[in-house]
Amino acid sequence: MTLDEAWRILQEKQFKRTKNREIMLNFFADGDRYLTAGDVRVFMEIDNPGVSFDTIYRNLATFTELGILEETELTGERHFRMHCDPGVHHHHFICTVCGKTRSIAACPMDLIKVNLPNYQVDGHKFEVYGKCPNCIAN
Amino acid sequence: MTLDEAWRILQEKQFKRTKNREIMLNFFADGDRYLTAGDVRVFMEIDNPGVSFDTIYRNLATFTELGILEETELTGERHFRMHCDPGVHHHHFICTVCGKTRSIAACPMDLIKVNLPNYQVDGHKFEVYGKCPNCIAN
DNA sequence: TTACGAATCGTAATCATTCCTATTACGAAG
DNA sequence: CTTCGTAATAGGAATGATTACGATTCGTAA
Repeated sequence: MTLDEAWRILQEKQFKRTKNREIMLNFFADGDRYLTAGDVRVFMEIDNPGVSFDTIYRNLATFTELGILEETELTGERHFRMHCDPGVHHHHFICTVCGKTRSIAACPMDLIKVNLPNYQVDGHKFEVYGKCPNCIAN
Repeated sequence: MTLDEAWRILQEKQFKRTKNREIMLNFFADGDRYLTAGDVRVFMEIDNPGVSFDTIYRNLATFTELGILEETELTGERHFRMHCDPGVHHHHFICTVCGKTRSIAACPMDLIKVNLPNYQVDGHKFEVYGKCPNCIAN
């Protein structure tokens, strides 16, 4: 998702254009990478020292609810990244060294659902972990 | 895995047979269900009031390292269950209401790996969430 | 420019988990 | 059965991520 799309969604839902939200969205805009609240805090210290955790977590929650960010849990911490393409279902390879991701188009759920009669399937998580080509080389 | 198998592994690795470990393993023995450290604590209060969190967490870690328990992260908390059948790769449907699980034999990784040339795949997570037949009825 | 409510700050509180030290208990050897 | 070395435990304090809250500031629409 582009920055413009993100701001369009926020404006549509009457959210204000604040400096903190700008810094946060800019941070997520460039990089197919999962980031923690701590990463965001470190980055924000540069342009806006003294940001409150409350602000970071509240905005991360807002962005996620609006579908601007997507979230996952890695090694006990919540990680966020720009939502690739809302509407197009996908999964990720996640590099355990640098955190970078790579989309995986294939989804096994259609095959799986057949084997779960009488079950109500609400969601699923499919993630592949390892090293990306760049981190293998280093 | 049965209780006997679990104790055999523990004995093999020189771990002692303590009251706390007995209570914990008995708790996990009956029920295909993911449980938290808190769940364990509540249960242990019955037979052995005043157990330390240290004990619970240390034993959960020991059991997991030995392959007696398997672990996953659900809604921000670590959950544990008796390892189904070490050696046989599988995944789980997990009921978000009661925590009960159901094995899923199919694994999509063989298909996926083909699409990740130059990547080093170290692991993966595949879980399906929803309601089990019993919880749908209630 | 003003005014209203949303957003933020600063900090305290919470929750799961881990760490630390003194004490206890398992189980092997005598 | 008793002793002994060490693993295991209790109790509580410390940690790290996350959330809550009252007071203040800022965005924006009139």
